[in-house]
Amino acid sequence: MAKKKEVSIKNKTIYELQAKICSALSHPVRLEILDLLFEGEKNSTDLLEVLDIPKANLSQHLAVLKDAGIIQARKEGVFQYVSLSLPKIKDACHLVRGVLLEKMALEEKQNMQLIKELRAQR
Amino acid sequence: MAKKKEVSIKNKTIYELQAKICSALSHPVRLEILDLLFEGEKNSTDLLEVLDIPKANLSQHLAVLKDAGIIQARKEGVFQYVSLSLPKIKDACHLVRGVLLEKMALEEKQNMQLIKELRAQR
DNA sequence: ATATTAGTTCGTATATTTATAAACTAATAT
DNA sequence: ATATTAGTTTATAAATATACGAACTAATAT
Repeated sequence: MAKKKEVSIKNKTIYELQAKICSALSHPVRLEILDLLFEGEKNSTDLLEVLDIPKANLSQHLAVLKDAGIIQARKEGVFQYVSLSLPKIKDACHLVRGVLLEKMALEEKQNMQLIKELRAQR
Repeated sequence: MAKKKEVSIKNKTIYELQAKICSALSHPVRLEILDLLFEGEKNSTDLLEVLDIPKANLSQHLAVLKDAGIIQARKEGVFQYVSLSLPKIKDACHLVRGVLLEKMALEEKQNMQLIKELRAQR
């Protein structure tokens, strides 16, 4: 009883921190930015060339990633170079991609089953 | 040139699907639910005993997880038993936890450095 | 038939996120 | 000094997410 409460208080904040990292990963543009950063350091101009969004928007998305502590920025003259600050994020993103693949495989299987049943009904 | 656009279109939807999974993981209560489900199948009553939230709220959170395809529900009499439908989500969550640890270690290191510098200034 | 229990849906208020244009700051070049 | 370029901030509108009580549905028990 007492023990349960203890653990729950301690874990509450961990879940919040973990949720915050997930939130930062919850936008397609930010995932694309990260994919680009997995290749190495990039500046905003590099990113804007690939991402089809206005610069103000990119700035906001980078701010979200910085705020979550996932990326860091280095200023060089007029340019800002951004890079990962938590390398493990790469593995995490790839594993989420793996979950997606697992999901798609499952859906495929279920669709097949459905087709089979429909065929049997005729 | 042409190639770039092609890839970008194909990946756009993948990033969206991936972002949707991350969104489902972006709330502390849902992360706690998943942690409970890692132990095995649970019904809502089990979950409500641990989570300190109203049942309507739990229902909504479960709906988000179901919608993302992460959990599935089995009805038995009055009870609904929920369980993971994508087992890999466990690894993904643990890896995100790993990112969090990496972040905390980094912050610790930076704080240490800061303290050292402040000491040197005296 | 009625009451009870498990869970969902609805209505509503509030907060957060996002997109975009416009104004801004700072560094560099002329 | 002025213009240009990179990037941020601000203001605003729109969309999405969340919380939670109340009303609801469905299964079970009496």
